[in-house]
Amino acid sequence: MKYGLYGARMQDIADTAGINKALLHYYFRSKEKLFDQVFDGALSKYFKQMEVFSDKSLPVVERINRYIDQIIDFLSEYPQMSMFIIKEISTNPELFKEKVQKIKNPKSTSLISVLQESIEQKEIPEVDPVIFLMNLHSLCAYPFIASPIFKVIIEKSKTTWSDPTHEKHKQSVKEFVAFKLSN
Amino acid sequence: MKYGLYGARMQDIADTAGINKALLHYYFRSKEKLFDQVFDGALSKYFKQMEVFSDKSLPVVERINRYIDQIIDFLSEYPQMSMFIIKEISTNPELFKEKVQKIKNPKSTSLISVLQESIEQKEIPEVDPVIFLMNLHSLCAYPFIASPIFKVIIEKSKTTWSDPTHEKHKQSVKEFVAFKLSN
DNA sequence: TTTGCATTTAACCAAATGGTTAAACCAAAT
DNA sequence: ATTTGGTTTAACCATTTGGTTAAATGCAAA
Repeated sequence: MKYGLYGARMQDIADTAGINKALLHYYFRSKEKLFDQVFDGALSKYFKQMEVFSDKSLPVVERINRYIDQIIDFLSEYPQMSMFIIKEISTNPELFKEKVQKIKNPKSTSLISVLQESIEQKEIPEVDPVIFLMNLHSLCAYPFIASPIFKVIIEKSKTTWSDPTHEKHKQSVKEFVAFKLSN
Repeated sequence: MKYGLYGARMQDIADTAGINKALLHYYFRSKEKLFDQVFDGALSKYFKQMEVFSDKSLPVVERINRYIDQIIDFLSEYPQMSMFIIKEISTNPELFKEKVQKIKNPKSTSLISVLQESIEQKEIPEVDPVIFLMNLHSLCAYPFIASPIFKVIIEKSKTTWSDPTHEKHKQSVKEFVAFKLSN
């Protein structure tokens, strides 16, 4: 996930795993098949996070707040996940279209349709669902993607900036949601 | 920029440029030197965008709004810029630390110190400068990074979602800034 | 003890890839 | 007409890399 499909070397993967190249091929047959397993696993884990939106017993804002907690915890555990998925898709867009269909289960509701519904029922103000979804994901995911840069920028400043905690991060995203969706 | 240092092939670069491999090497000597020129150019262009913050004749919010317009226009022109820079840095963090020092000119003021100053002068409410900077960049840059995914998600929805325009995007980021920094 | 499977070792192969070179080509300036 | 410098062609090289193979080894269950 760190080096991507092109950058990763089978020998390095074997070394990191503490095995040898022969055994790596014994298990996965080829680099392509290994990549497929890693990529599919990542995609499916990522999509699983969206399932919160389907819980119709909760008000929209609450569902979104839970999603924020969940996805930020998730990305803390796998900081390279977003970058990996996006990078592979943007270098090879065809890859994605096939796989999304398989992964995405039909019973899960998309945030867009949830928002749309809530707007119709006047539960929340009229917001552009696509823009809102985009902003929300931006606030959650980008800090993990750009963290190597932020680290340098922050440590470059002579003053000691308190490393932004995940809790502060969550809080700021939730404030944004409240601002956008409160009546 | 699309395929990155590892993924790009000299032959493909030559083909895309409409020249042959020999001439490509004639100009750039090696893949590493070619990469350096591309990476340095990208980094310097990116940093140049930050110069708006230094214009002390304008109020902070105005400076930030101009930055938003500017960086979103900039990223529309070079959609792969963010991804490229971040990906290369995260695979090879050492690369960055050296180069930032050379690129960054000392007279440019960082947004963090601008915010810090404005807070002290009670021009804007007390916000965490690092969190704010992070959120701002997230909202601006992530949509371009994740656009391959968003395209699929949006086109997957049966309903035709109006492709979010750059103007709408800018508007939503500015609303966020107003929300955070208005007294 | 034997059987079977996971694992290692080490050598090997073919293809891809970065890089080089020498000769030829060509257009514009002299 | 000649020179010059950018450009092409095409062959070539060394290294890297994905992948294979065969034999040996270790090890746990039967």
